[in-house]
This record gives sequence, structure tokens and C-alpha cells, in this order.
Amino acid sequence: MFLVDEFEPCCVLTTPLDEAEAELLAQQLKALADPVRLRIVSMAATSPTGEVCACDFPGTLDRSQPTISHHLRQLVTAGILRREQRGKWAWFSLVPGAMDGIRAALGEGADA
Amino acid sequence: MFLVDEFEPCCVLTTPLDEAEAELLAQQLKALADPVRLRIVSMAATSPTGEVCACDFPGTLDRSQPTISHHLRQLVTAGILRREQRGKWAWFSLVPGAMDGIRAALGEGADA
DNA sequence: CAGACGCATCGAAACATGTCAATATGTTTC
DNA sequence: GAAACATATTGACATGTTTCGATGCGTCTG
Repeated sequence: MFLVDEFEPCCVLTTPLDEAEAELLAQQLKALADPVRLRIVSMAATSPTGEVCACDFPGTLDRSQPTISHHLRQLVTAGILRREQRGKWAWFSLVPGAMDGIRAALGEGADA
Repeated sequence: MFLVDEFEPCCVLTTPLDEAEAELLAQQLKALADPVRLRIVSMAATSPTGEVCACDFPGTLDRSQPTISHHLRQLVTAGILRREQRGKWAWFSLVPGAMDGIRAALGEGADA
């Protein structure tokens, strides 16, 4: 009384991510997946000069200075932000193409 | 008496994310920022039928059945995956537009 | 050079996350 | 209904993450 495909549990896939690729992309996404870090990135992205001074963050984000410094380091380590010391101040800007890379990786297997 | 630019550490920003927006986007990104979950999503995305059976995962991903079930639940809760029970098996497919939404949010403030 | 300032690092506490073994729940088959 | 099977839930543990106070290190100012 039942149709045939009921007993065909598996389906053929074309090109899903393998373990290594997934690990890499996950690492980049993890670097972004935090409210404080997202706001930092968005501040850099929307700045007319393309840069933000670290001295701006304590006033805007509601976190202590060490906490912000910690998040900045994560973003730099992940290759998303770039740091430049200028005199007493530290300036941060987006690494060109970093976001595009992540967006592309997300889109690759997810056009639905 | 003040020299202008040396003492002007701050820069004018147009529209960075506020706390609430950042929190929301972070939540979605967190749901994706895991190798196992990324592979699950990519399997659903690249499947010719647009669906994947949960029974496929233990063979492909190297995790226990409860662990996979846990990840599936996170993806469903985050609104990325949709679950449909069909007979004995559970089938998962991407929520239409979910990925586009995340990609768009990422691109919004990050065109560099 | 001494003090002030900006930011990074350290150490520690609170909290969240990934993982599995055991068990429960629901569906199909006999 | 009982047995078999596919997933989900629970409980527990190890690890990672966010956060802050205290402190250190470099840079500028007087």
C-alpha cells in the first residue's frame, strides 16, 4: 500500500563542504558571531574614512577597555580587521575583501 | 586655543549597528559558526532535492547521533533549517531566504 | 625625565558550548 | 501489541568564551 521511495532514505549530494573547509569557515564566522565584534566591524565599515580609532569604542560599546581590546585582537587574528598604531592611538580598518570572502563562502552552498 | 585634528580622536559614522541589531545578527551567525552545522547546511543546500535525511548524517559527519540531533535543533531554532517528519525519517531543508538574509546583513556594513 | 595617557596583557570568575552514554519518544512492521 | 528502528531528550563532563580589575608597556607632554 505504500510507495517505493519511502524506503530510499539517502539522497545523492553534489559538493557539500568537507571537514577542513567547514572548520575554516566556522572560524571566520565565529570571529563575527558576537554583538560587540559586529558593532566594531560595522563602525569600521560605515566610517567615511574607513577607519575607527580604538578610543571611540569605550564611549559607544558598553564594555570595559580590556574587553574591547580582547575583541579587537580576535578580529585582527581572524584576518577581518587590520591594526595601525598612529602616535598614541590605534586605528582599525577592514581588511579589503575579507567580508566578501565570507559572504561568498556562505552563498556558495546556500542559494535557497 | 585648540588645534583641531590632533585632538579630534573620534570620527563621524553614518549608520553602524546598534546593540539590538548586533545581538540578532550575532545569534544567527553563531548558529552557523560550527563545522558540523556548516556541513549540515551545505548538504541541504547542495542536495538536488533540497532536502537531506537525518539518517545520512551519522555516516557523513563524524559525530554521535545525539550530537547531530543537537546541532539540527539549533539550526531549526535559528530559523535556518526546517524539519519535516516523513514516516520514520526526519527530513531537513533550508528555510527559503534565510541565508540571503544573513548574507545581506553581512554585506550591509561591509563593502570593503 | 617624570607624569599622563592609550592600549595590551594577565589572572580569574561566570557563563556558554560541544560532546557522548543512557534513556525516552514516536513510527513502522510483524 | 511487541519488536525494531529513527530521532529526540536528559544528564554529565570538558572545553571555550565573555567579562572585568589589576598591571605592564609604549608614546606623548610638560
